[in-house]
Amino acid sequence: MGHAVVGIGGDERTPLFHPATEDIVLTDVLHALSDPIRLEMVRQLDECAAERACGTFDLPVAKSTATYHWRVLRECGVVQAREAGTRKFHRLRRADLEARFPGLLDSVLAHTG
Amino acid sequence: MGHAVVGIGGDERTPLFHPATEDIVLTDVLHALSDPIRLEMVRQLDECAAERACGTFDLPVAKSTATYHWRVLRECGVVQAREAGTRKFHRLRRADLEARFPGLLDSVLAHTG
DNA sequence: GATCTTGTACGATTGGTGCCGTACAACGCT
DNA sequence: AGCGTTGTACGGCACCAATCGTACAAGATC
Repeated sequence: MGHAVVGIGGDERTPLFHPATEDIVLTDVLHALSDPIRLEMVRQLDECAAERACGTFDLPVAKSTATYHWRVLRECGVVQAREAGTRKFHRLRRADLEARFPGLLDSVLAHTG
Repeated sequence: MGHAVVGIGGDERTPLFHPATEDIVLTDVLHALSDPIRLEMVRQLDECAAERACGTFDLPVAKSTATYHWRVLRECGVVQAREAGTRKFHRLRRADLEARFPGLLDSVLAHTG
């Protein structure tokens, strides 16, 4: 601290928007999960059970494309993001999704393939 | 008979494509249900329990747009269509969806709003 | 047969989506 | 300080998705 890196664009570190549990919208979640790449991301996140850094995923798209998909998943309430240094960790919002749409995530993830 | 109206494009009455149960694709179903209009269609279909004609639905879109949405729902395996004279009846493929993605449809329809 | 009803086909339009490369910021490490 | 790593921002691009109006086909009805 000290030299106050207050940022370039105005705000220092936009605190990463996450919808509150009660604000998660069903059609938004369905849309997020309807993309094969994003569904694969969610599947891989589900497997590791805990949180996991972006870079550790095996995905068939460019970095910038992955960033885009993570944002979609975050902004609709499917994943929670946490910044740690230069890395960003994600975890599935299992409990929140279960509270709002009981059984949905399980039924989606149950189907392998 | 007679003047042989064999069709303009070639085939007289394309028999309405429906995917087999085992060919229903998860991301396609999620995509179909992620549109608010189509989700409303499915909801209204679910309420009546049996099959129902296109025209009896209360939807905020033009006729031709509704036709488009019914086709999306049909081609991805969510609804079954049956032509009867000038009308077309639809029913939810509950059993098929339940067989392929257990719990999915219920968890989606459970959420009213 | 004439007309009404029900739904489709088609073309046009508008906006969103997925994708990439490049440039860059922020932090970690040596 | 300088370099490597990790992820973002932005511009661009091609394609898809949702919408509509109009025109039309196939039955139903009078």
